[in-house]
Amino acid sequence: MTVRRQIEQLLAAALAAAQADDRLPAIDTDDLGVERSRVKEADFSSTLPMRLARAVGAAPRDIAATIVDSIAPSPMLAEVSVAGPGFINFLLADAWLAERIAEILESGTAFGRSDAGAGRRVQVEFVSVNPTGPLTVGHGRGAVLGDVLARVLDATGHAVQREYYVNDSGNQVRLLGASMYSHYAAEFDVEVAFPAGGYLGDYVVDWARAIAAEEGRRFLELAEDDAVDEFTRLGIELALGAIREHLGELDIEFANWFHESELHAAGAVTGAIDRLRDRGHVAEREGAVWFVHGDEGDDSENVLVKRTGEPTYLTTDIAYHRNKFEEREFELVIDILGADHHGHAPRMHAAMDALGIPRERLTYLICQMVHVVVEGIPVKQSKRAGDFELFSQLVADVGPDATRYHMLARAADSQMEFDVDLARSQTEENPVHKIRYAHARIASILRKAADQKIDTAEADLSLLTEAPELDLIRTMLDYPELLDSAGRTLEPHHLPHFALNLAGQFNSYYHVHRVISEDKERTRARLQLVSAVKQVLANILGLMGITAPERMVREAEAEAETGA
RNA sequence: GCGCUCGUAGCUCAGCGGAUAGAGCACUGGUCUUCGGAACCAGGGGUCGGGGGUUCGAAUCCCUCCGGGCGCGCCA
Repeated sequence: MTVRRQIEQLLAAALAAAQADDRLPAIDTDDLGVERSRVKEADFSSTLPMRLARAVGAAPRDIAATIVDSIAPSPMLAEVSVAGPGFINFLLADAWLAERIAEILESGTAFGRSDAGAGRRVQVEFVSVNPTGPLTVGHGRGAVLGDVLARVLDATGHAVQREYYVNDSGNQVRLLGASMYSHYAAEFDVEVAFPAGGYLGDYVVDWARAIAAEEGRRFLELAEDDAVDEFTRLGIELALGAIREHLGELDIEFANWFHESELHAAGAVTGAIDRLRDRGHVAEREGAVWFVHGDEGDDSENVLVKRTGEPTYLTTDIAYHRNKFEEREFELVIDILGADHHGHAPRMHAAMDALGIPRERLTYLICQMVHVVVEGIPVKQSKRAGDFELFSQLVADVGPDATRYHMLARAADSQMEFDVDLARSQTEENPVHKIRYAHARIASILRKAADQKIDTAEADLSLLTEAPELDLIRTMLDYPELLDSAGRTLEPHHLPHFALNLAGQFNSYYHVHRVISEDKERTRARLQLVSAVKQVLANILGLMGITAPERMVREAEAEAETGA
């Protein structure tokens, strides 16, 4: 149980006691307003008295005093007081704090994890980039966000599935096929018109050439339509291969790759239209079939089936989501979308209503754009022009750890700048480096202790009395709370900030206080403290998918070693 | 024009109803040579885009204006 929960229980009991003997009127409150305190005199504060003031008809400070009188003594609390306009302040006891180290070490990798999600089936669908080319850095942001979100949900007790939706039908992939076919034919001096709006990236030429080299001119024997079919199939394969490979460099893997073509094959798309028609949400006019719903004013009608008889993207996506909820019975689905597709979310929510599926079960997280900055100059990204910044380039340049950290450190709904020079940096101006280095530093201290045959199994934790030591423990105890909140709000961007803060606190502590000293007893206690910090750093880095090294080797040293 | 979103320190960003608004970097001044100096300590720096409203209390909620981004296809 988190510390906050424990304090809430003490407070709830005190309120009930005060109400039982009529010192306070019986008023129901669902929120006790207990939060980490912003003032240094307290660890936790409750705003309950101020919340109650109006209903009770008394001054907040008086209510606070009444409640404080009823709070049962607890070994965890050093002091409970009334402060400011009517806060109840809770100060944790030093001895109690010190003892938490044992709990953290005992929990180990499980420290912070919870079963708050109660095994609920959740799907996180992310990336889902059209298989028409490699990932851009913008896609990469969604990839990291989705992956870490899945990790967070798993750590908070959900049954999580990661899924990639492959749009392997329709115009876009066919356009890729046609673009490749044109380049392919050119290899044999046969001119095939490049399609309007075709794909311009260099990779299209590369792929076409590779096929020409491997397969020869046999596709030229086919009718153009059939040849484009073949190239579409090959293009999808190549694109997915590249995407899979580049995600793999960040250890991002999907449990399921769901192909749009499966929906068509199973008749799920026409099934979805029938379903909407049954529920009175379909109209036919102008040769097209329309989805009619009450939302969005002017946008309350959308085409389901084009005049050509083909379903639109919206229609297959409705079928797809029906499959998620009705066939596969996910309780909650989280879709991560790029900002350029955010307009899709309200339509899908309208579709959920129309299908009779509660719209709260479908959450869209919108990922805003990423501006890559190199030497202070923004790198222009334009997929159309073919000179876009590739995600794989970025990862190759700054490494998976820095990529993950910096992508994660900003709230999804803010645009972000990715400073390549900072991310590349191997000094402590780079936050990722600082955190990983703190972990390695502790590992180094523990190695030294082991060399000196210091037994760390038993320690008198009450010897941890220095303010920075107790503050480190306080920070570590915030970790379960942080994780829980990240799981509820779906906002993993707090993780990197927490890790940076803990690493910074440790750095300050270790510079002032020697862990290994002549004082054997204190040494053992501090080694346990420092082990706990290492554990928490490892846990949070693991959650972000960032490596936690036992030692760090400078690039210069690494070169010297391999050179020698 | 309509919709979504962002506007907080010189820069990049947290905070999103509570008590003197925070971090990293940058800047200034110190400490100094390590249990890994790939530092640490201290300090300066903010009309929380402007205005109005709700509230005991607003960076946080509502309205409005200004500015940036993204959408508004029988594309996906």
